[in-house]
Amino acid sequence: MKENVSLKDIARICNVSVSTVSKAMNDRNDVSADKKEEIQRVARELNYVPNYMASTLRSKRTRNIGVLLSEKTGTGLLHEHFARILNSFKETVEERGYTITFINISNSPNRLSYMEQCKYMNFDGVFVLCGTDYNSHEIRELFASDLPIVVIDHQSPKHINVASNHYGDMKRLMQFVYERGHRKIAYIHGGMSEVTQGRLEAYKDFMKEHQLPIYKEYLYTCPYRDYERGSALTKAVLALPNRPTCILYPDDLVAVGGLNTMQEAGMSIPKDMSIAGYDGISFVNIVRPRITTLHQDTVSMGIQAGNKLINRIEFPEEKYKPETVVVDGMMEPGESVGVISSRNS
Amino acid sequence: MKENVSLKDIARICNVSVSTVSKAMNDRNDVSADKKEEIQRVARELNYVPNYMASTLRSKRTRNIGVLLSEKTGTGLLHEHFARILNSFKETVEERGYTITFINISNSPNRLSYMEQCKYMNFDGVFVLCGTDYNSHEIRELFASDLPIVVIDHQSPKHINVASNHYGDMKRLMQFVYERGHRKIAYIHGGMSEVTQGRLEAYKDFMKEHQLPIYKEYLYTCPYRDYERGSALTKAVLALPNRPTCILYPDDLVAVGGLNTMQEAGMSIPKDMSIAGYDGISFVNIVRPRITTLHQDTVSMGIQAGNKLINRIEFPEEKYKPETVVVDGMMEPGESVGVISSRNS
DNA sequence: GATGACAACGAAAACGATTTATCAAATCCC
DNA sequence: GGGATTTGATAAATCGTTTTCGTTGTCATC
Repeated sequence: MKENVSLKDIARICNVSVSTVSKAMNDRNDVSADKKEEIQRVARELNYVPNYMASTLRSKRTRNIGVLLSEKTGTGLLHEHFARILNSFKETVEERGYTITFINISNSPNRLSYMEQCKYMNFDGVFVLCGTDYNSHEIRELFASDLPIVVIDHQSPKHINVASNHYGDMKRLMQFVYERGHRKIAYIHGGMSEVTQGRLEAYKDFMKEHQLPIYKEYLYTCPYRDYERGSALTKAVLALPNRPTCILYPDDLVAVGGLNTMQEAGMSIPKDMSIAGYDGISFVNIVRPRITTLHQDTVSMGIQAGNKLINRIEFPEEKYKPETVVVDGMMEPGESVGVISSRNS
Repeated sequence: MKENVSLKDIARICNVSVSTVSKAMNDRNDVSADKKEEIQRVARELNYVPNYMASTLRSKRTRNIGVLLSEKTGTGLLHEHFARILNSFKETVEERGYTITFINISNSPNRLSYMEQCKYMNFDGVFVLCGTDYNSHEIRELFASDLPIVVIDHQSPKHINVASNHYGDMKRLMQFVYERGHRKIAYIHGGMSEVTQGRLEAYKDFMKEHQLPIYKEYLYTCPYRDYERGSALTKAVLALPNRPTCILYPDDLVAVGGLNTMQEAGMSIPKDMSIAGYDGISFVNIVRPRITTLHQDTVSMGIQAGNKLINRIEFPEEKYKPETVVVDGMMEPGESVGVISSRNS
């Protein structure tokens, strides 16, 4: 068995030219049916595998997608939310015959810029997964190119944005606690990102729509996933003279921080206080009481991102219109939100 | 600004041949210092980026590593343990100028086999991350090749195996509970994998070394991450006439399953029962009581895997010797293991 | 002044495909 | 039958590098 079989070898055996073999393998229609069949048979017998470098060097189509994870530590693969999206994205594009390559984000001094890497490897498109600094020079350079790009949770005038329905989801969450009688609702929200913006707006709108006052001392900022800060802020809320009946957290992890803090203070959840998280990552179901949360549909987000990107790649003739794909989340009730009886309200 | 600058363009501008430009860019020594400098300057000015396809087509060195994740659902990126290893591996190889591409594991009918994909994309090496079926035809074909391969937690006579020190780690865990007075120790262990083997052996050896009886009814099999099964088995253990004082679980998730089951039965941990998990994934620190666990050093595993693989790729002259790299884990105490006073023992 | 060593460069052949231009033969259309 | 079209195949150009090999020119050595 020869080391590596090329089109030339097959051509020699079948007594045809290399170009005919190429056409036969690519199932073009200007080669007769019997020849096509014979060539493909021989190729199979010789274990022919095409050469990616050669074919893409010439054709420019790589069927390879660059994935840009955040360079921030603690996010990326280590963040379950994003890992889930990536996993779903991966399944989607692999099913459609595409390959995924990570864009190098190391601090190595001779690493190419994101844009250069895309040129270097000839990515057909790029998937920007998680909250990087969108104002960095490298990102701006990348976004300025005319490469097909899909971004998660970031509005970009030129690109496709697959985003959770933060506004709508947050309203759903508000509705959920409202229906259980809660009126005094504190909201420890995330940092000042686009993501947080939508949720915060939903909170305020909901309160207004239901003629509820928005107390400044019910609103706090806490970085996502900052367990310690979440604990500290929880204590601050508990110390308020006009204590709320429910605290909403920026994500599930911080919510558990609040839960633990309150339990250590001798409180019982949800009897003494209701809480809710956000995201719906896996441990909410194993913590007791289960954390009520707004489950983001990471599976759908990955699928949408993958399909939109590939469609954009494969049908460039349909004029490229930037687009925001909104994916709805789902309420995932846990025991951490209790019912307030009407006489207390 | 021209669309894509090639060596030819630079050659024209500098009045030299393409080969000289190539040599200058690759810092070869058969080109004069001043020419080299000029060429590199012009290349920089034109924003020259080499073409990966062309260069690897000719040179065969891709600096690209294929990563094979398990095709089993629920593992891979969604499994924090493996995600951590991959993340650390990624950082390591990116730092050294390598790129990572996923091997397509979809069920798409026209996907190439793992081996074919490696030939197709000319991977310099392969990283096999998590427990696939090592007897499948595809894996066997891949392992039979002479591609540099690093495998996690799987003994393969031909390849480099980076493995947790399951035997030693489990002994550490046993020692930990033993020192806290536990003698009647039940062990709900994982399925019959190589990984489990080592731990189970350590359990038995430890018991023998300390002249403790090994009761058959203290040993159960539970698939990893099977929360429900963990709960059921916990109930079985609790029903034993000769109840143990401590239960060890195959992993942290199943341990929490046990924890919840016992708490629901009105028991208090660790007063009424001690428990310990395994792995050290992130939520052990936010569950109350904290789960005592054996933290596997996923960071080190990823680093070792990356460096061993690249060394194997870059120095093929040192005769390829298969090797097992053993990585020690670390005890991570939580409140879930209590102290048994000597009069009870 | 012949010889060899060495440095600096270029021409050209790969690498393995795709694509274009071309062409002969076959078919079709009045 | 003559011209137009279609079909099936090929040769050659091309993609952008790397690498081999050969050609200079220079300089030290004997």
